[in-house]
Amino acid sequence: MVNKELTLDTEEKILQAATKVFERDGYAGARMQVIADEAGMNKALLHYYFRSKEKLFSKIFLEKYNKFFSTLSILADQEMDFFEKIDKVIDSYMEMLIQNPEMPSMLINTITHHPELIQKLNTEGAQKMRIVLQSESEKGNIIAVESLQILTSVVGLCIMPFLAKPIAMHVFKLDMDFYQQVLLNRGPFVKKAVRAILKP
Amino acid sequence: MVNKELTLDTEEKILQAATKVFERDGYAGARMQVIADEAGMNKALLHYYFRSKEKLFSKIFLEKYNKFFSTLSILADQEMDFFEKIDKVIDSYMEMLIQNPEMPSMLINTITHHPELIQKLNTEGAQKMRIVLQSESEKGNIIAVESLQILTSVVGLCIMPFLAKPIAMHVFKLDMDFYQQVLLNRGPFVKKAVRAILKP
DNA sequence: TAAAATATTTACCAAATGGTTAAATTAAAT
DNA sequence: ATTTAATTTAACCATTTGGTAAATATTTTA
Repeated sequence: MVNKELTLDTEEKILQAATKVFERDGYAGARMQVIADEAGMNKALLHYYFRSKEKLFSKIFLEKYNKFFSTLSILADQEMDFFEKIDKVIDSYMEMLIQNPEMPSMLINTITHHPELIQKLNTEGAQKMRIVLQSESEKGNIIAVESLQILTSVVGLCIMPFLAKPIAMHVFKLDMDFYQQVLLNRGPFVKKAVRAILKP
Repeated sequence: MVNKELTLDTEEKILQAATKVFERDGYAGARMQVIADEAGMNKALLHYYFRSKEKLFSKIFLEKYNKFFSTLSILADQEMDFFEKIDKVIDSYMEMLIQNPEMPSMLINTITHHPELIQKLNTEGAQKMRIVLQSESEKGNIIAVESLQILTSVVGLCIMPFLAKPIAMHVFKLDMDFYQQVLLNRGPFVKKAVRAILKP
């Protein structure tokens, strides 16, 4: 590697372009040529830097999702009141979703098309969270129910309006501004909802 | 059309095979040849009966999802106690999901790859449900909040364990039997959760 | 039974696509 | 300045894929 700065720049351009295209079109729908156009360069360069479409996607996917899962891990380890912790989890979910509304659907698409990538996701953070829930349940601080039911509920409550956005906007004939407002109000609503659900 | 019975049979074989493949591989990942193999016939026959991959997918997709939405519509119209109605909605969701666990991810994939098909979904049933919620909210029987927040919550609570299945099984190292039990317990859990959320 | 209509198969094609190769260009090192 | 190494481009290729045309088989009709 000779010109480090320039190289990183090209690599970065590719990654950004590829992220955009993969998010918009999914893996199977994405075209290397389109990514190259988007990055303003030749298609062969993509292969020069990342060997294959598969490897390019894998890198982007794992980096993005493992980063999110690792914030979960950090939160789980922090010393704080249980409901405060739950609120923080919801906050971090919502923040990530507002910045990055396509993450859930990209994850779903990846389950369908690249199940092997799912195996490479960090499991630590979510596991810790499950243990926290089990412990609170045993102490009687929250309802006694399989912790998976709770975890999927929190995640589902957070991401659903993002997943359903195109359908909901069509079905209820809503405009973007209105829907954006619904999304921004989601965090506080979910916090209340989760408290209500968890009350023993 | 000469031999009605035989023709329907072939058509039905194609539709079943295509449904299976589209569900498993998504639209972009599905191959006409694979569908033909699955149906035990020649690829050209698919085009003879359905013209194109697009048309075949479109037919399957709309039939499947509009059927579900129309049961929503029927439920919304029925004269019954509000919470009983909500329970019935949850029951019909869960029943559909147990029979057809890939429906949510197929819908998400379609949003990504065929946004124009979303425009063709029946809107009636969901609209009626929204009005029911708004009315109950105004009467003070449930919390006062934008009805979309409630609708997305109910849907999200129902479908999340199905969407998350592959990830959850990996992250928490669960076996199929255990997860199936979680899914079967989901209905009652969601009913309780929704009641807790809606309590004014 | 003959021919007309319909259903199915075989063989093929054009376009698209991921990927490669080798040449050209640029930058770094000596 | 010349060599060496890294980067970029242009041209090309093999494969895959949706789709078609024409031949063949089957069923219906007259």
